[in-house]
Amino acid sequence: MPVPEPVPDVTSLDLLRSVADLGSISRAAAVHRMSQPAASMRLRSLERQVGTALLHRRNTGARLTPAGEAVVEWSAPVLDGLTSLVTGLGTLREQDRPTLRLAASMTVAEYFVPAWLTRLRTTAPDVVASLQMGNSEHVLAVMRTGQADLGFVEGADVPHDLESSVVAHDDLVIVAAPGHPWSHRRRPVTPEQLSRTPLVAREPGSGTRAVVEHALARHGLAPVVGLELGSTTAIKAAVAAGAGVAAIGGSTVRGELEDGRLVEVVVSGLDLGREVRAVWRREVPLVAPARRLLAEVAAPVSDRRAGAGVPTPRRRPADRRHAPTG
Amino acid sequence: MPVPEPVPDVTSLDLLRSVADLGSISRAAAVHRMSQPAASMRLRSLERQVGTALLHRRNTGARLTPAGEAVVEWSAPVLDGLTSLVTGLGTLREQDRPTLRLAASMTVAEYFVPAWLTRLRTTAPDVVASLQMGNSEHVLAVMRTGQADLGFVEGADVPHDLESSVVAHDDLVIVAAPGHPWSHRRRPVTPEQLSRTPLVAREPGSGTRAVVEHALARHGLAPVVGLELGSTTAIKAAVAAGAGVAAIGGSTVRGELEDGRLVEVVVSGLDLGREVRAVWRREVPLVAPARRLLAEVAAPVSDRRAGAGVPTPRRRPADRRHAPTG
DNA sequence: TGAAGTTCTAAGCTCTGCTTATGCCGGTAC
DNA sequence: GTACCGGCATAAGCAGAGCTTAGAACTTCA
Repeated sequence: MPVPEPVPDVTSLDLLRSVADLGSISRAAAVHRMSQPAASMRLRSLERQVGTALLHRRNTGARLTPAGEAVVEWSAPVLDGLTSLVTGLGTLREQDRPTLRLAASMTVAEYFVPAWLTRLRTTAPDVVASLQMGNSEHVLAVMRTGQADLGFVEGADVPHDLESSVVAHDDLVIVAAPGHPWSHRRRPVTPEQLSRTPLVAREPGSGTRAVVEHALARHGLAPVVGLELGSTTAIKAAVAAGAGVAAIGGSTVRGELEDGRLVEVVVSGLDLGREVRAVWRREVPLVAPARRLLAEVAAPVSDRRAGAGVPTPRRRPADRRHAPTG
Repeated sequence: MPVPEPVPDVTSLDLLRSVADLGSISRAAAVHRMSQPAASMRLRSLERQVGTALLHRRNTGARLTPAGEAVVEWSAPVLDGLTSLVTGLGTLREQDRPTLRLAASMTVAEYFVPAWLTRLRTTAPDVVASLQMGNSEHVLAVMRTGQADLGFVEGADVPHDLESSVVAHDDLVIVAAPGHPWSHRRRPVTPEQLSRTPLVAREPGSGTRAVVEHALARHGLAPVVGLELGSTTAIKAAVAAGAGVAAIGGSTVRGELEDGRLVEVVVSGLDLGREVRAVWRREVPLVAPARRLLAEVAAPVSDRRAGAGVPTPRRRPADRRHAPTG
């Protein structure tokens, strides 16, 4: 489902934000390296599209109207997300001489690395990073051969020849489509019920799948897999389309849970905890940017973010909470 | 600070996501109402910009490469945010006949309403909403005269002639710039220290400011205001530029805390809790879309979202309801 | 009163991006 | 084995969006 029309131009939104920050159209234009009339035109066209005045234009500068204020704030997630995206894209291009070579499993690469790098960029703007993606074994192999400076894997037992450190938690959640019977339940699903329900899952060997198997095994149970798909995106799409329920990293379904495309199913007494670990070679000292990134990641800027740029379920003692008390 | 160049075209990102969902370029093109060659060109140009292949093109369709998978996931926050933004923009345009007329205080309008409407759109796609923004008194006045179907205010004592219900919590947080002395502190700041530090704040009469005044008053203290600014955006910019510390709604600084533009300062023993309430007329039954929205908002899809589309500081059992009208 | 700042308007040009029409390739059915 | 169908790429031509430079009106401040 595409973004509904009419899609406003993000450059214009960015420009509007700069006007809000700088207090004048011409200064904003300068920051964006365009002529002042160009900026003026863009903003006017944005206002025409929105159907409301966004700026009070005075000869002393320009200030936001209330509607403009709202648009700027509504744009913030988009622009911030775009910044993370650009940071991520930068790691894909094969660099001539990256100063920081990262390797990460798909999940970590997709949902954690860009946010971390965005944060790193504020303290060390000149670090050029490259990112290699693969499964956990691949990451470990790359680390051993010294092809990367720092690696990230989730949920895996890290071999003893590599140093490691927990940098985040990404507990799994059980999700279903909004129309699914389990989406209306008032009481938690039991592990036994879960084990009898066919799951949408990744291929055997996936870390995500292993966590579910282990969690159920503690109750003497084993999962039934009804559909195997190759990517997180495909799993989410299948579940949303009503193909069944799935166990999936909490960070990966954040957006879907927020706007109701997916619904979380609470399962009682099941430990779906999963750790994200940084790994590096024991015998080789960490390069400076790697040390820096590790420090950034290990020292959360806010206690409710739990060390990740994306919200992670907060570490629960043993049992997770129960259904919303309503 | 603008989004760093080169900014990828969001339409192309949206298109790529559709290719991932639908498995073929031509089908994605159809969904986006463009010709197949146009889609093909856009995707190729996106790949050229990224510097890596994003799609395996086969004569049976197109599938994502690992890099493509990453780009799709990295795009998700941008595209979802854009959807919310478009939803919000739709409420600003003066409608001919909106089916749901909302009124909200600035903070609620900026940080909660779009996410709520996005969620509502999944269950009731045909609802056309309009949104009126103002301060709390304005919202209450609009509600009394029946010019809106449902109102939202934060932290205000709701008069008895209006019905109300808590729909979210938006506790204040104290923030400082990353370089600020308080950003390195290991022990919490005391209320007394806070009261001696000049704050960046809104004008007197702001609900946010009142919460701080009350919280400090409990310790027999009063805040010192060093700089008064008219908008949330301005306050955040000033604090980030090192102008001092500020008390500000937790939801409004989410992005800044995530990427480290601002740092949260923990203050011991200070109750900065604030509620967001829906208000409506007691004597007039709620129109259907309003009831629906209220139900959506009151029944969080995920308990860790606490009823809002944006993360809110978690609920503290502490006594609140001390925030007077602004 | 003059200087410097802000904004909008106007004209011309460049260049992106779309469409339609066509070719190539591989799988699939008969 | 052959013919068809679906999918993607290429080519040519057109239209429109958006930028730049140049200039004018207006306000504030010294």
